[in-house]
Amino acid sequence: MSEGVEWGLHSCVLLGWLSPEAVAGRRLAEYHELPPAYLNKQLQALVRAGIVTSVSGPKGGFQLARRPDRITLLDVVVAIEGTEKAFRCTEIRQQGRNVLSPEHYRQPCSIAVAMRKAELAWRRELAAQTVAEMMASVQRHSPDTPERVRRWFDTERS
Amino acid sequence: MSEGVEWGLHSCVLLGWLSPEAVAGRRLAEYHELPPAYLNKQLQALVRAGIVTSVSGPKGGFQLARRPDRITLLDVVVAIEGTEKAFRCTEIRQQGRNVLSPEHYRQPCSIAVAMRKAELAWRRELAAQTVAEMMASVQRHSPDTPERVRRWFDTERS
DNA sequence: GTAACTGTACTCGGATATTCCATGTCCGAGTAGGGTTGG
DNA sequence: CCAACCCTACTCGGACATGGAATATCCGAGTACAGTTAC
Repeated sequence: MSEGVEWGLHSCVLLGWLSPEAVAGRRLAEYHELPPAYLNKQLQALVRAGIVTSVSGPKGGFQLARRPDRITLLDVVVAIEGTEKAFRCTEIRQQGRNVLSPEHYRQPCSIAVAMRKAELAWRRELAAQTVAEMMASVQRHSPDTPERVRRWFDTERS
Repeated sequence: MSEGVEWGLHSCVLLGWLSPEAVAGRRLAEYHELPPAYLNKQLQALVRAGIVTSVSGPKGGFQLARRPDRITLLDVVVAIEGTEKAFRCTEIRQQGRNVLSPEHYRQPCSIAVAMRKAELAWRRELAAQTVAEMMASVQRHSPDTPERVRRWFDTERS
């Protein structure tokens, strides 16, 4: 899985705390010391997916498009990784010299079904967790984090 | 995910029906019209994982190392894809200029925990399904498949 | 006739090219704010 | 003094290089069988 997913999730948590301020991608990159242009690319994917909105120009930047409790981890993963399923069945059972009439392959490939079942369980778990819960979990471990983040983004100018 | 997983799973099902015969990788490749050398590479991974055994020479080939109901889909996936987790946390929360003392990061990263939780659900589903169940599922849809496969591997000589 | 030997044909196993996607970077499109100029 | 305009500086957005892993292939190591030869 692309590491852009990790960056996107952490960025969403930061944006959640800084809401409703618009934050420049450059500053988000500085916070974690990430390549600014590449992080920008990932944020663009979030924009296309409607998770965050962007405004150009000075005072511009990114902000969450909706409340953090309405953004699931699955939303972010799909936005960056794409909608392609991890296991894609190429129907090799219908290739080769021992192939039957297409009627015999009406039933979907059993292996594909099994793999898809596991993948759905994965997606279900991701869809059950929201960005808001990530924020709450972090705050539970170190309660002063939101305030510390806000202060850094307000004051530090480098 | 690598397509070698699909090849490996289908090969295991075939080997399950042809057990206890040893089948040459060349013949397995012919059955699905796959690149013989590359399929061989995937089968080697299954050998290293102890899922199938291999014997060289004429009359040699591959065969299942244990009963099909003792081989889970997770076994095959891990054997080919490797043990690396899909989401790997690079601890970017500890990078950057706003970093605290290492004590504050005793608690594991909340995002990594959430992603790992989803991945464990995926693995659990895969571990709950065996090659034997794949064989049973196929046979339920088209009962003559095992016999047809055995006949092809016995007679066809191309 | 039999047994040992040797050669051959067939298999797996790991080292070696090639293609494609994730990674990383760059420049153009767009906008807010301030400075300037004319009334 | 005020308002309209323009210019600059800063942002996002998509097009353009680069590297490493998945894909694909080839040749060497190992083995069973058959044919041959010596006894």
